[in-house]
Amino acid sequence: MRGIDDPVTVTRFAPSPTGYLQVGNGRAAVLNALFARKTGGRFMLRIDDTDDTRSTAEFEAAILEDLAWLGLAHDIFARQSDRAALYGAAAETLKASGRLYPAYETPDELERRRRRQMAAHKPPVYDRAALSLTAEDRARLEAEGRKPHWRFRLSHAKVAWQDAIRGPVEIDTATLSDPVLIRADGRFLYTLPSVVDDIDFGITHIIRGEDHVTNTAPQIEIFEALRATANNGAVTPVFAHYPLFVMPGGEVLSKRKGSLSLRVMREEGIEPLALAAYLAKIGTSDPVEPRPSLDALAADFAPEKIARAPAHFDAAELAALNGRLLHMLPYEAVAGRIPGGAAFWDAVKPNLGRLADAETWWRIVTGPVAPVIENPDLAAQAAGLLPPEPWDETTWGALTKAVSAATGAKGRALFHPLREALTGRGDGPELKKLLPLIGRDKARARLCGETA
RNA sequence: GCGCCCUUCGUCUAUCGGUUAGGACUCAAGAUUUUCAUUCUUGCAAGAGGGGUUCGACUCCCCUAGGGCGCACCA
Repeated sequence: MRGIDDPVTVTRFAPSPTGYLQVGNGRAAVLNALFARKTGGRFMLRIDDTDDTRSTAEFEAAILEDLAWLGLAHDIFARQSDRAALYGAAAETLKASGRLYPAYETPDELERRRRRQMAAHKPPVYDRAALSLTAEDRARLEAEGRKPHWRFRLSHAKVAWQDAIRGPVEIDTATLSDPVLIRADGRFLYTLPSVVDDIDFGITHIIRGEDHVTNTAPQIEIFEALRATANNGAVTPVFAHYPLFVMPGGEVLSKRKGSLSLRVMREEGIEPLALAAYLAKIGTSDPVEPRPSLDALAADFAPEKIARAPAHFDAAELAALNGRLLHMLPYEAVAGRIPGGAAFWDAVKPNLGRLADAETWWRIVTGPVAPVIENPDLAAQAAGLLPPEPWDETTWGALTKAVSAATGAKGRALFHPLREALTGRGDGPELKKLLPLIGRDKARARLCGETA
């Protein structure tokens, strides 16, 4: 398959289909996709469904849907439940080289040991008791009906790597428990399939949350063990670990899952490009600002720009960014998603926080609108002064000048009543742009206090 | 409990021993819109606390406080 000589970058996003994608998952997807895009590489979507008790096809479909909405098309797809044979083969090579060994403690026993160690002010590290089991011991345990789980024997040396975000990192594997790779029921845990797939698909860069920092040391050792025993050209990827998000109040993100899922953002009218920009920019040295495309975001992206302190995810800031993105979008970017044409978009976009709000303004343009008559005399004067159509952007100026001359009203006293009569509200887009869209008939009726 | 990481304007951050500590968002003021929004300009505003090292510390070291992460037969 792939080898050291292949320079193309390959990144991956590897969610578990055990729930809806959250903003934290979204950031992992965005950063990996942007890095691949920037470097002209490929972006892989890997469904990590090794836990078949929690993974569902529905969540997998939802992940695909959310990613498509975000605009992050993948170039490579794999599902771990389809690849068990590969993991089995890798496990066999590790067993043959003595790096994978059977252990027979029950989860309860292990839990008790951990508690005891912590009570004794010591780190809860597995004591490797299973390593000293003789063949007879194992035969006896299995005769009792015990099934082994399998642990990877760590080197107990220091593992170091140059993290693209954190700089040099060193972890002493002697302070870690030998990770369980295979459950007693034979199912694989996340660690081995992940490394096997990273090798198989030639993943060159792994950008993920800092909750994986400690995991990285065992994973690097597994990479190296598989390279040594399988001679398959395994290349250890570049790792980049970013700090996790925290909520403005300091709460951990996962505690408020529902309100922070990508689909809730979508339902609330957040533009995918706004979310992508927010996820790509917060916690970095770049200003948090909208960009016109994923390509523009990709061009900006660099792992070194990501800070080492946790970033605050603020839904209000995202909503504001959404508005600013809308304000810069040309009509072509929203054609088909809004009613009306380019002139309508041009008129209303400065007033939008969400694209769906365009509907509100479209109803105000097309009616029926119940006018708010604050100053009946002024409104009546205006109705009488409406020029004949055709109307354009100069019509409003001519009308207000004439009304001002006739009534003596000016400034807010002039504009506010007219706006309320014409649109039924006190705020809104520039009337010089809105008035031609409303048209003479409706404008006249509304100024006369009629719903139109 | 043990280990690792972090702490600069209200928020996100720049600075990598010598700066008037810079930018973005928010906020405020002014301009434009004879109104609101938009847009433009200007402004307010910061090195957690305490010790060191140094001619000089936001920057290096130690302690304290606060925060994040890890220590699963989850991923």
